[in-house]
Amino acid sequence: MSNKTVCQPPLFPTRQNRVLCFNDASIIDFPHTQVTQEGLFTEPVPCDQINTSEHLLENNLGLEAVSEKDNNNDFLHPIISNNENLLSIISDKNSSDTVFIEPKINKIDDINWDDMLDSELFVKNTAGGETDCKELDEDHNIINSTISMESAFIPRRVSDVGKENKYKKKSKNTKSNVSDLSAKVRKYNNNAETSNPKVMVEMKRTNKKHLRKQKYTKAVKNWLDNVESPHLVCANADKECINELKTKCGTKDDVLRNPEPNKHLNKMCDTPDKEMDSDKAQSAMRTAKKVVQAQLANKDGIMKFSKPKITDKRVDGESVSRQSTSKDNRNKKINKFVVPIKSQTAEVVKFQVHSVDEENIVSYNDSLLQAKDKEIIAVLIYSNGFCQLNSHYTNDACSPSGIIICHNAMFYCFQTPGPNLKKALSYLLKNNIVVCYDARSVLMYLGSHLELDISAVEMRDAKASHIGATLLDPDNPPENFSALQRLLALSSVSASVTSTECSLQKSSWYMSQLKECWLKLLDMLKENSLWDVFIEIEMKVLPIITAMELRGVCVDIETLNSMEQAVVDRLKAVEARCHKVAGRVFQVSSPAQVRALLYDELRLDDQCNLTVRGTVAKGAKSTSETTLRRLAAVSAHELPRLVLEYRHLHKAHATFLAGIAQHVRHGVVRPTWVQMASATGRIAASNPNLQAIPKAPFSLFLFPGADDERACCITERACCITERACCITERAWPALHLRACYVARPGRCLLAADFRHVECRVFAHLAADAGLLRALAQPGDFFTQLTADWLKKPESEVVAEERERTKRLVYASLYGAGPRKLMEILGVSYQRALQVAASFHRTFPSLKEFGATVWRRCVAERGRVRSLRGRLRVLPAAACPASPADRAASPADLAASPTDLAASPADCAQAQRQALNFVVQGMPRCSRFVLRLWSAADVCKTAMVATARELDAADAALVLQLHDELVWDVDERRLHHVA
DNA sequence: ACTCTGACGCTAGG
DNA sequence: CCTAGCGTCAG
Repeated sequence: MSNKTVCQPPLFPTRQNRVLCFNDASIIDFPHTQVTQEGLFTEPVPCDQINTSEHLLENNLGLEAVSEKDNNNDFLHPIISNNENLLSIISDKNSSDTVFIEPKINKIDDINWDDMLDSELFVKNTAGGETDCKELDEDHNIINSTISMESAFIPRRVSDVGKENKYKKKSKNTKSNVSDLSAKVRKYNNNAETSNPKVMVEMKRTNKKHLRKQKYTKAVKNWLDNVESPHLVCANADKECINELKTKCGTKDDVLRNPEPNKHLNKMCDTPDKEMDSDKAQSAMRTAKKVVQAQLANKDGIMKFSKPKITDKRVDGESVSRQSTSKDNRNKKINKFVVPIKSQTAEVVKFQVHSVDEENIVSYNDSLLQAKDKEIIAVLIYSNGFCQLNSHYTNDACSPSGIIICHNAMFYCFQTPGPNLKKALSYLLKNNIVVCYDARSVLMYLGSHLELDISAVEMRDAKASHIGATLLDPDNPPENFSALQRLLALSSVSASVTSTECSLQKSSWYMSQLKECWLKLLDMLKENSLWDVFIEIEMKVLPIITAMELRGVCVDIETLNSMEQAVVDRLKAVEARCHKVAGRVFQVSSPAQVRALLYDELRLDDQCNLTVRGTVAKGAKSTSETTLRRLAAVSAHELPRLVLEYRHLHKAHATFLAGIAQHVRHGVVRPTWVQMASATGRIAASNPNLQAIPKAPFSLFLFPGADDERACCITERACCITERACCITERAWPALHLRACYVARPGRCLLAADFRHVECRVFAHLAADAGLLRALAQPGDFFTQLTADWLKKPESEVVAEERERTKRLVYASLYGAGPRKLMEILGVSYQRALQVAASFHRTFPSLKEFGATVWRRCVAERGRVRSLRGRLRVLPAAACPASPADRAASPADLAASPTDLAASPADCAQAQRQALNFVVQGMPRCSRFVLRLWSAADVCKTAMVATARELDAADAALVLQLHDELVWDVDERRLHHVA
């Protein structure tokens, strides 16, 4: 019973007469399908209701579907397969009366693309879905074998206009040949009207244009990247090609080879053919390839034969291909498009899955409620039947449809939210330790769909394996679940056992895997002493962030719009002026054009005797801000200034105004917060990136005098952390305050607290640099202070530009930029950069020293950097043989071995900087008296955690995290209390 | 003719 | 150093 080949059972608990099809990048569940000897007949489905194709790819099913556009609506139609054997099987199962498919082809153009992949199909349904797959197996078997034998794809182009007759003929032929020809376009038959007039009409209407979804290419590419390509497919798309192949290869040219050696069913017949085919076909293919490629490429971008990456080592969790490499290579050489079908062997594994719903929940109450303080596993399942753990699981485009909880080897599936369910769920989650794979999504689901209260209270402890894994090796976080398994060296992965089982069964299987993973992960975390970070920081931050994401930030659209208006006006004016000054029209936003203009036409650089640096990649003359500034200063020409201004405005408009506006829904922006975005543990935001909104007021006109003043500041000092809380106040716009459009909810007010320049502080303390510390200790602007210090001027004389320079310099040294980078940043020559750096280092001597220390320590630990809080980062470049040597008493007190005859110097230098950066950004250690000083990222995260509880009580909701600034949404009346 | 992609350039934040 | 974004341009 085990190890039998099974065709896919239904992915969803399906009703009778549903058909799953796939189109470019999606699978579609067509309801109300009728199946007859002639084929399938279904109603078109609106495009929104589609799921990703991964599902289908993985499960070896699919009919294709064509999308059509009609009156601005996209509809999808399944493509009928007229493989007769198949159909007969189908129709045996669901005999229904009528259907019509009239596979008629109107235009060749309409159909070209689908020839490339063909499909097979699947079908089915059965009622309960989960409970018994076994019974189905038999049927599936049949289907499967037929399918595979008939070989699913034989791409074939229907070369001429398909008349009905012709088409029929063809299909007849194909049967003998085994190939399955897909009918691309169906026309409905007049006779059919009786059966489903409505549909017919619809189809008629939409029959005109078949629009391709570009997603297709992407999907294919993806697929090629992710899946071992087991199949050989001779691709062709055109008569020429077909003919050629035909003559050369005979009838069998289309044979597809089944991937699985185990697969006894079809292997035998297929393999030999294939062998021959490929040999023969190879040459033909080569010559034909270009043609095909060109055609394909041009036809609507249907598909370009992109070469699959050679992924020999790749072992996909889902499928392990054991194909011989020679064949593999040949396949790859031929560059054929591989049809996304895989057969899988399945082991019959049974899990007890209970579908819990509103009615029957009572019966489970006992077992559910007794769970307490246990580890339960929670995994989301998606609308396409996948769960989070499938190797290519899909975040977007498919929405979570339920959650499975595993407790005591029992699986409970919650799909339909109802009051009782929610209650049970929240009980479960609150009283147990929840293990999940991507906890963020789980929380999001719980928060948004079930409206459970997520924040702090909710999850007692969510151990996102995902995050945990990231901690282990921040530089190469596992992409998906299989990667995680690989990382943890759990061999069970390769078990090709993956289940062609019902989705819930499959998910359950995955969950059991997850459990193992979790245990292993736990060990590894402890082993690497990351456990603390994990539990104390990451896991606590997680719900906070999630809540933050759910809450979003309110945006004042009005001000946003008015600002946008102002900017746009100004932008236009500047642009016009640019053109006028330049004497011709050009695109100011194009660096290339500006470059041509400035350096080639106007020769400003020559005139002014400036040496203009090259750009990083191409060495072309730079038009970056610093360069232009210098140009502007020297040259009388107006252009540099204008360009600068244009860019300024343009950026503001595109990114901060219009860009943000895109994301506003109902007056709220919800950026996606990524907890483990960088190796250093920082939090990043995207869509939009609210962290990058200019802090300084934004001036509409020329260079602003950047002074950042804020209103109502309350300063608060704790240890060495300075918190400054202030309400962001509105600003009117002659000088726009871009942050002004973020407002609190009605009746509330935004409260911001920021540790000023955490990273600098951290760094200063680490390096114990007197100069820096002094500057930090003083009130007032840090950088100004610093600059004054450095240049030995009174503070009042420091100009904005100098301040800016210091700032960059500080950051640069902070993160260990080399002279090269420095010169890039400062926009000066290499020599000059060296000088500057030297002078800077002279003023603040300990910076460099500290860098060296860190590096030594890093080397000593064989490439691992660790901060006090325990975060770890592995830098292979530093792991080179190092001889034990002197102990350098760093603040860290660790032994260090300075000898590094490492890999390439470049690598080393790189690693060196990264190490430094990591320690500062990530979590530096500071064994001074200071209690709370970890690294910037952790300070921040810790602060979030620390404040979360109290502030929650005070009804303050965290809205933003801007690296070193936290913003809450607070009830006005309690503002002072909170502050 | 049209669309998509990926490399490159620039700049906001820290 | 690293995050994020937007934009151009060539293939």
